[in-house]
Amino acid sequence: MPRLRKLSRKFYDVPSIQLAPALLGTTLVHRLPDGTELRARIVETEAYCGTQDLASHASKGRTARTEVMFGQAGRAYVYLIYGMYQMLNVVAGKTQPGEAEAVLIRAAEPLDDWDADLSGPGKLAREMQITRTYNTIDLTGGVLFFLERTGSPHIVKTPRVGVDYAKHWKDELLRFCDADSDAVSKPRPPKPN
DNA sequence: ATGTCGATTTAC
DNA sequence: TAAATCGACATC
Repeated sequence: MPRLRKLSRKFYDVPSIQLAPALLGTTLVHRLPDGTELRARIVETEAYCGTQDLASHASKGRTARTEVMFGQAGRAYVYLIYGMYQMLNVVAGKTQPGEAEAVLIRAAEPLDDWDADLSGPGKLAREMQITRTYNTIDLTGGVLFFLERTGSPHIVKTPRVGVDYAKHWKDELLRFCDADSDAVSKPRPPKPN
């Protein structure tokens, strides 16, 4: 097995609609303080497309919370939702100055004989021990990072989950899933025959 | 200062 | 179908 390379700044510095599918099949690595690693293969992501996207927090403008999304690509945006779950996002590149794009990491398959249910963004962050303290962390560093894709995932697109409030944006096909994975969250896209 | 609501999950 | 649980944001 060739050693996998860590995803670079350049990889992240593209629009979210491009980054989201590109992250499928990559490996998310969390190196814990004691040196052990939690690793998982990404199987589901969602693109959040800037200040015009009513489903994105960035549509509220530049605030203390959303500030990181307006900044450098390749950093993490981690926030608390429903008072109990953390969401891990990757800050993407910008289509134009003053924009703010990000990709929500929604599901993954545990690697290295690690037994965990990572089929949903809240569960993924919880099981991988990713919390708000990692907000703004640089994903090109040595604590939380992605490794280049292995294999060729069969990518299918669906509307995003839990954004019915986002007017017409709720119907955009901005959720990307590995059709062959059983770890994709509900609602699961129809599996090809 | 107070009220609303959420990029979810789980239980009834 | 609804509760859990709390911070961000809007409004008063």
